[in-house]
Amino acid sequence: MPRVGLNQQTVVREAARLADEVGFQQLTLAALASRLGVALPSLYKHVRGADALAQKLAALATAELATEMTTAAVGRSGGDALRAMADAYRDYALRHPGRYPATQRVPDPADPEHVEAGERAVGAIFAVLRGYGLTGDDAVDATRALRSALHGFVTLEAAGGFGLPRDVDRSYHQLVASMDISFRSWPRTGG
Amino acid sequence: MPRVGLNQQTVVREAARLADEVGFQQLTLAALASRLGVALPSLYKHVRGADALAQKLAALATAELATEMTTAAVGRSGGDALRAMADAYRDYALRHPGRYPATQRVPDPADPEHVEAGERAVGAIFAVLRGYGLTGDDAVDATRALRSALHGFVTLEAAGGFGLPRDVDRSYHQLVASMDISFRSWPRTGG
DNA sequence: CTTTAAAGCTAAGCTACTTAGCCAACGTTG
DNA sequence: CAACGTTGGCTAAGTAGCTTAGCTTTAAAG
Repeated sequence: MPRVGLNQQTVVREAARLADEVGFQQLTLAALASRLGVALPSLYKHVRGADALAQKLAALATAELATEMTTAAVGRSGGDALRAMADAYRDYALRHPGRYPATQRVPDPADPEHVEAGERAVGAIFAVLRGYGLTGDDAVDATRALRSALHGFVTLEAAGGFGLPRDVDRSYHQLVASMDISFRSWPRTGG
Repeated sequence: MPRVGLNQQTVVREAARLADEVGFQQLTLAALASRLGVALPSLYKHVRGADALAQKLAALATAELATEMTTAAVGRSGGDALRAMADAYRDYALRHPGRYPATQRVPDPADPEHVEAGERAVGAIFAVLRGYGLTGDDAVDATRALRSALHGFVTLEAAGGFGLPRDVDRSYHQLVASMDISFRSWPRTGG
């Protein structure tokens, strides 16, 4: 039995590719093993099991998403930064339909890279909101609002939840424009 | 073997209760059968299988949610209606953590009750937005925005995605207040 | 060359879903 | 009230997926 030469990184990366092809829910250890050319139990030499694989995939996807969000906002501010970041967010979800759902897993405190990736993603949003003068409790509320809007939209879109023929790109831009208006006149609490 | 006297409705209703207790993902035919006091394969006399059960549960939950949204908005308009409906939406998701995820399934065209329930839910949002003077393409965009915001928020909340200590109720109210502002100054397209 | 850690394997068992086919309870009808 | 047919229950058996145990062989290190 010649060795294939796997390690945790190769396994997780291939899982990410496979998930994008077949969907996050359809990502199975059997399919992954066959794709990597090994028997299923061999995967256990590299990941603790199906749940641990999902967690590592979450860490990978969250890191990628955080990077794309940060990159998009660099050198911009205000509505410009908001639009660029929102577009990057949705682009990532559309380009990586299998990885995106993984990013919703709450970071595992035992995985520093995962925690750091989550902080980077939230931090990117925080930075954009600072450009609107939002800080403290207001920034927390606004961050939750923005995350909710973006996540909700791409989730509904991916689920096929937008039945009507109206152009989805346009609806997304309108949503982002409305968030821009909201942030400029955010109902302040003085936090 | 004395008969238990099940039918599709009893099975689906019990599935809904069970889902709220253990979670939508943990809803299993085995657990449901044991709860109903029958052997697992007996369920197949009432539902076509696990996927069909999930679909029927989706129809039930969507109908319940649509009713609560509609009821909440009755006799109100504008921001008043928006707040009442949004509160009803989140209340439902919090009271029924197992049913709520089921509502995200796109209605089965072969199930008229499911289709009708979906139309009622979207119609309820449409009606509220008409109070803001939003119609046509603007109403479609605004409906998608509102659905995205509400769905995204309750989904992130249920997933434990809001790590910071800031009060979640308050964040939700701020989100709804910001949507109110958005709808009043919606970036019109003239649709 | 020997030794050893680790990467692969097979075998076996678990849970969950599904299908097939049997039997008994119940409602209907003569 | 007896016979009958429908149907709701059952057991048995097969599939897919995850996991553990324990063996073998590769390949690197001494």
